[in-house]
Amino acid sequence: MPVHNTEIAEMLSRLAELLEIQGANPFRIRAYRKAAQTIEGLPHSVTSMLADGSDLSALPGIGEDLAAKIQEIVKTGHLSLLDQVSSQLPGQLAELAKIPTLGPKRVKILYDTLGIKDLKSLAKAARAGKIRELHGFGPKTEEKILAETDKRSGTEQRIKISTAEEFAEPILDYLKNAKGVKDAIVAGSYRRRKDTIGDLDILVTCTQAKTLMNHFVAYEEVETIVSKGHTRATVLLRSGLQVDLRVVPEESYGAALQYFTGSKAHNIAVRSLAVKKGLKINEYGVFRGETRLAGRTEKEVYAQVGLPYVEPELRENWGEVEAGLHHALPHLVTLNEIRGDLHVHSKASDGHFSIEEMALAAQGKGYNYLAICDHSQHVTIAHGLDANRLAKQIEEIDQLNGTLKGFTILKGAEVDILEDGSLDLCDDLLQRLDLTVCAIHYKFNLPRAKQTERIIRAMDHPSFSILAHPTGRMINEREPYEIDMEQIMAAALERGCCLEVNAQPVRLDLNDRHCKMAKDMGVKVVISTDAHRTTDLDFMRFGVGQARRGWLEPEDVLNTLRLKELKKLLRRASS
DNA sequence: GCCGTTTTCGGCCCGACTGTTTTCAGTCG
Repeated sequence: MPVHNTEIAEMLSRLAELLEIQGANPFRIRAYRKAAQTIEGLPHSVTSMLADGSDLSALPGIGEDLAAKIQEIVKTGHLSLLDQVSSQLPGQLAELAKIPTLGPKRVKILYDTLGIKDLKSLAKAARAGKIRELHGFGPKTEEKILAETDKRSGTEQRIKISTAEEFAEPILDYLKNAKGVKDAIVAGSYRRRKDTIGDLDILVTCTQAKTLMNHFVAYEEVETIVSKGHTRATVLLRSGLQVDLRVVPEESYGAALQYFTGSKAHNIAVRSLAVKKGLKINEYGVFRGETRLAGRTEKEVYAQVGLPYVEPELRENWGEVEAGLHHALPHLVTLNEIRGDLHVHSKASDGHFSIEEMALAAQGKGYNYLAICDHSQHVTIAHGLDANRLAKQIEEIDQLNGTLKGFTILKGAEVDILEDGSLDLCDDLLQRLDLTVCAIHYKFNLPRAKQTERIIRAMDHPSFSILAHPTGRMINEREPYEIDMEQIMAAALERGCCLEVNAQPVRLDLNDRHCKMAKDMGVKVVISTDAHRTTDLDFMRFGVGQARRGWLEPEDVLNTLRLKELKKLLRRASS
């Protein structure tokens, strides 16, 4: 049973959490966390790396000790140190530390003095008024704990980036209308275009900070004011979304933007560079002693530590700092470079617009081509097309193409990959298509090896062009099905197939990690919206965001190509 | 626990806010 990278990362993170409660050396804890992050971001499975004889201690932040611990996990599925620490501390303590106002130190105190070891005993002690009596705690802390344990059932989760946009844009407008406000921008994971957002970090330059703070907390959707100072305030909206506002002087805007955009890991890496140069970076600027050297723009902040400007999407400490030092940062693909959408639906299956309406909308966006890919027959619920209906659609598209100028509708289909790996349409019809996007829509719970084999077998078919939404995940709704992505990418590379970055905000599948894996392995991707209505074509920006987070450049993305070159690559085996 | 064109030992990012203090620890980002 191969151990997956996420499992290794989870064990190391868990160990870090428990050690933190035990009061272990914070730098040792950081080392475990960093290692977990490194493992999670690897393009290859550690299991296979070890099988190939790779030296794990060559990885950044992993030395002999951690290499041995990781090896132990791969070999035995266990980490003896984690087992040992877990036996000393109840496992749920780590969960308690995630409650706001409670951190490792206070969890330890609660456990040592009151024997609190889970959410239930915590709530009980709070209700009995026991917590306020503890040294370092007080009535306010107790109230907060109680409020938190009460609402804990409504498990808060990260929201989709598209949802975050719906909240962020109106707040920005509201803040920009306040007196004295110059710049206002959402930083944090929102600016990094992560697929999900935990909270909104808004940064403002303003001449009247105090007035602005009052204006901010008076926003109509604010339900709770968590904290409010002169330069920083935190509120909760009615929806439960947390919004942080920070005000900085104009001359510090770049430094503050760099800092608040994160990620935390990226910032630590950048600040470490600064320390080596005898500099200090904080949200107000770059300093040598008392002297401020930079801070107005992000570019000048990076320049001080010898880095070129780093695009926000890259700031995850996935190697961008090292790449920057070697002038090897990627030239990320942009929305403007996308020339067409290769996966949209029409009324014929579960879309809401005619082929012509979808084509005109795509043309209106400046695209040169659009692939109509309605479902195949197996997806009855979506009114999937059988051979006869698809044949008619092909004729319809040929006719429409005769009327369009400077724009081409490509004939495609979203073909179901059946359980045995065969495709859901007959060969002679498949051959008449310009491309296929092939996908799994049922039997999600096959064992990992079987599911992987199913997809690779489908790729063996000469008409297989693109693997659509490769993992099937739906953010906050459905877990990805079990597959071996590395094997699938290797198979795609061999056969000249490519993988889709489905830009539906609920999917974003491939995700950022997988995009990076595709980049590292040399697998081409397409970014498609899977649009079911004309307005869905705008989802492209979310897909491009994930591609950028995965270091993808225009040459990695097939739908940046002109039609002629694109067609050549899509027709892989028959050429 | 990791790491080294200053170092194999002694560093490891940095500041704001809160609640609790009576000068600061803990948490958070």
